[in-house]
Amino acid sequence: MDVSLLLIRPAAPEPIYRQIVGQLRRMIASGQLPPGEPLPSVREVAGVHAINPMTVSRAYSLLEAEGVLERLRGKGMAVAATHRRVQSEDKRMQLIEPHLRELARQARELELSPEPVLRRLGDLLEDEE
Amino acid sequence: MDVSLLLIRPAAPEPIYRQIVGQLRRMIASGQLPPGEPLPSVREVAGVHAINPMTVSRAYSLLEAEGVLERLRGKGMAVAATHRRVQSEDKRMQLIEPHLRELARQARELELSPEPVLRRLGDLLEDEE
Amino acid sequence: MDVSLLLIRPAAPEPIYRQIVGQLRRMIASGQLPPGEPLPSVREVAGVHAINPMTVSRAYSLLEAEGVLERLRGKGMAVAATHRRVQSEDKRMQLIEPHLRELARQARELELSPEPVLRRLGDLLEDEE
Amino acid sequence: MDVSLLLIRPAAPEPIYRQIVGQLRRMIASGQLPPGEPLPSVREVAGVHAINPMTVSRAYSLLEAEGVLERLRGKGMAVAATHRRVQSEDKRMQLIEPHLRELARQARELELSPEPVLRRLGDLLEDEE
DNA sequence: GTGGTCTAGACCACG
DNA sequence: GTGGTCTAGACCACA
Repeated sequence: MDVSLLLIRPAAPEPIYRQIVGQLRRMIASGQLPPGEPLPSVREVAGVHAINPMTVSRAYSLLEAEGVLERLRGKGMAVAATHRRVQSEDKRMQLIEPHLRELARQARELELSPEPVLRRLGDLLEDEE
Repeated sequence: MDVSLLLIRPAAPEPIYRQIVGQLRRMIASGQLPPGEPLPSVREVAGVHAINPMTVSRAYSLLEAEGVLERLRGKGMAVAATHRRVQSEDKRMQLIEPHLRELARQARELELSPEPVLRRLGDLLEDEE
Repeated sequence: MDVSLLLIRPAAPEPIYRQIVGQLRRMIASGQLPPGEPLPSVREVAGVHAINPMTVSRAYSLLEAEGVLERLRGKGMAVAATHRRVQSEDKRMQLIEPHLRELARQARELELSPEPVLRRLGDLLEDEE
Repeated sequence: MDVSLLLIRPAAPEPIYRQIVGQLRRMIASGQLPPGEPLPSVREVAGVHAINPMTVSRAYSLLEAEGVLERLRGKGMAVAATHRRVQSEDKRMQLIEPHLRELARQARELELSPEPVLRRLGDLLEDEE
């Protein structure tokens, strides 16, 4: 996997290690990163994005505890061989369901009509695709 | 304004005071809470939702500093008389733009196609309306 | 929960944070620590056992990710309210099954007869009970 | 000695070289591998179990330093001729004593009663014997 | 008061 | 080379 695929925003409210966890988890669920795929080393990620190795390590450890990654001793981390891509699009959608609900709530509080919201999201979804 | 309109989720990742700030800000921007509308007292909100009064107070203070609320001596807080509803729907949409972008990013990482995402969001937007 | 219940052995091969994770997980599974039971603060554990607060924090975080602990913001950690004691002794036994299998393997390699092994373990199990 | 007697679990928490050291040490202490018994070559072990030759070599070196193995020039490693089987079962039991104590501790933390634990271990000890 | 995050750096274990 | 562990310490966010 290419290090530059990771997008780190140090200023974002979401902690860095969680940004990494979230991105990797989604890219693995979608199959973009297949089982066995080696991950960039802690030091490489840290170096490229100018963050502390421990921050990266923390993200990797959490995903390992989750069973999404596995450690190949002395050789680094890789997508767990036992891990299976989440086939069904419905199941992958569940990962963003809370996000969708929150968005709907806020739109309602703002008394936005559905059309412009859907139109804008549609545009964003088409971008870069 | 009715206290029960506030939805507090103590276990949510978003801090409680920010939940309050966000909700009030949106309900005021949309005009659901008109200028002059009195807000429930800190003690009432804290009592009903079983949270710390300081947390409520903090939210109110932030909105006061923002100019959205004003303190009526001896009568508590109210929506600022000078405050005007954000008329244009486009401008209100800007409040959820970052949310939309983040959602689009995650959908891309999950390799979700636009249709089901839009369909699901559409359903949620219709609900309870 | 009393801090002194935790037994930390800094020299053991098992990392400190894992010792904490293991002990708490077992005491919670057995119901010794009931749902809602508050845990000693990170700083307290660290102070009493002369270890770094982050080491304790790491253990707590892992158990939180596992759903065994929950964070009460500003108030510390507690056994998750949703957590249920593992009722069946059989299920709790599964937590030491790998340990038992490893022990059996080693005993076989050492050509130990079952009796003395069982007798010794029996003695140890009676102790302090 | 037959290579296939070695059981290597690369994913186990115990490092590979220590798995080898432990197994050989126990099989030699019990007399399963008598003095003079030749060991499979580093390359053979590494090839069969698909592990790094250095890992095997490291294990052999440790046991050589311990005096349990000896290097026969040009002929590889063998169980040290001077090595004597640990006759007394009590002495061999000492090799698993820490393991037994740890097991007892965990059983206590899980509030397991002695009977089922002993019964299960008894079953495992009978297996394959 | 609580825990969370991140950094810097040292040292170890493994292959 | 890899990741793991731990420390020390700073700073922040929350209640």
